[in-house]
Amino acid sequence: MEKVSFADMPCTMANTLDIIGEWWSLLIIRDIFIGINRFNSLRDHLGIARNMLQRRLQRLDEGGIIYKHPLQNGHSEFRLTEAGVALYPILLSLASWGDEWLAEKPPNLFIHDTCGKAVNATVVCNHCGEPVGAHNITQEPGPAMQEPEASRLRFLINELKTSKK
Amino acid sequence: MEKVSFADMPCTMANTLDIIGEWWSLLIIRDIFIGINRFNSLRDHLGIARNMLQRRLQRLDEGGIIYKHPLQNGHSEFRLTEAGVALYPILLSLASWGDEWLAEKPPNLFIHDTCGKAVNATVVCNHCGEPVGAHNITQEPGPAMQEPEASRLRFLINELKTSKK
DNA sequence: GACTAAAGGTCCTATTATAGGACCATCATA
DNA sequence: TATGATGGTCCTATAATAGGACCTTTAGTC
Repeated sequence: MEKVSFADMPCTMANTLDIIGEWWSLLIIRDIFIGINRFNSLRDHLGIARNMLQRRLQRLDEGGIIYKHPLQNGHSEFRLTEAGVALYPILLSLASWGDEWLAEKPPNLFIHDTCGKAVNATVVCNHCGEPVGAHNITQEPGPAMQEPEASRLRFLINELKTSKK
Repeated sequence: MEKVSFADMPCTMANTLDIIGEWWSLLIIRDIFIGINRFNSLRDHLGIARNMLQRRLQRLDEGGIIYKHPLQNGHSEFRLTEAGVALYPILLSLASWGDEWLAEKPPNLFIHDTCGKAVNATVVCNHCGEPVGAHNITQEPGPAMQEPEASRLRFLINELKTSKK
């Protein structure tokens, strides 16, 4: 009855969620992005329990998202790795979705230095630059999108049951 | 000791995660996107417990992400609302991050109908079309990025303590 | 109509996770 | 030598999860 892990599912999205998909994790990452990177600052800003924060920080460290950087005064701060910094588009797309579909909420402001305007994230194709969405994407089952192991086993059991008759 | 909700945090990203950020939720949404939309199909494909699936589907329904569509045969299937369909960029950016940073894993294939190639999601600014990332975004504290209530209360308590001396 | 199976749930129990408080060691500063 | 900030650990009550048993409705078959 252990909490199910997504680490072994043949789907990179599930594998990603296995690292950053726990309750609090993405909010911790967001806070580190905005410069809140000391243990107690995170605790105070998020209102998270100390042991929870501890566990999440450790998991994100193991997952290669953050690392603990020692300071001169003997304390330490948490910093994003290259992989952690690369999570930014995910945070942006989450915020943009909320800004659009949770309308009563005031929007966050992400100012794009390049053009000076408040960004509303748009996801485009890296090849042609055209927007991508559910309507123009065909998802191929492919090597990574197959059934998870448990499902395959369940299918086999069912086959056996059927053939037994 | 109730599980902390992100619904009242003044941050649309947190509010979004409050709806879709629970364990299993985004995988269920992914499955509905690829056409797995019956209760038992989801159960079999994900290997999730029936009562868990039930609770997640209900939460996503309440959150306006999916709805239950009755079929002619008396059964029903789960479909994405407009807001649910709009989550696709989030799934794409999660998958793309995993494809890039969890290198040993085989990538998913998302074929972009517009250009016929396998998409690697890029997040751009809706104004200027230039890519956005942690390096070129300035996050303004703004109305939505302030401290959550608990933090403000903790601050007030601290003020009182300090002034008492 | 009786039987069977599929579909879609609910309910129960053991285990795990979470929240929140108490406690603790280290270092810096007054 | 106090005092407090920092960054933890440990304990306990409550909540969530996993997984199985069971149940009702519908469909199809004999």
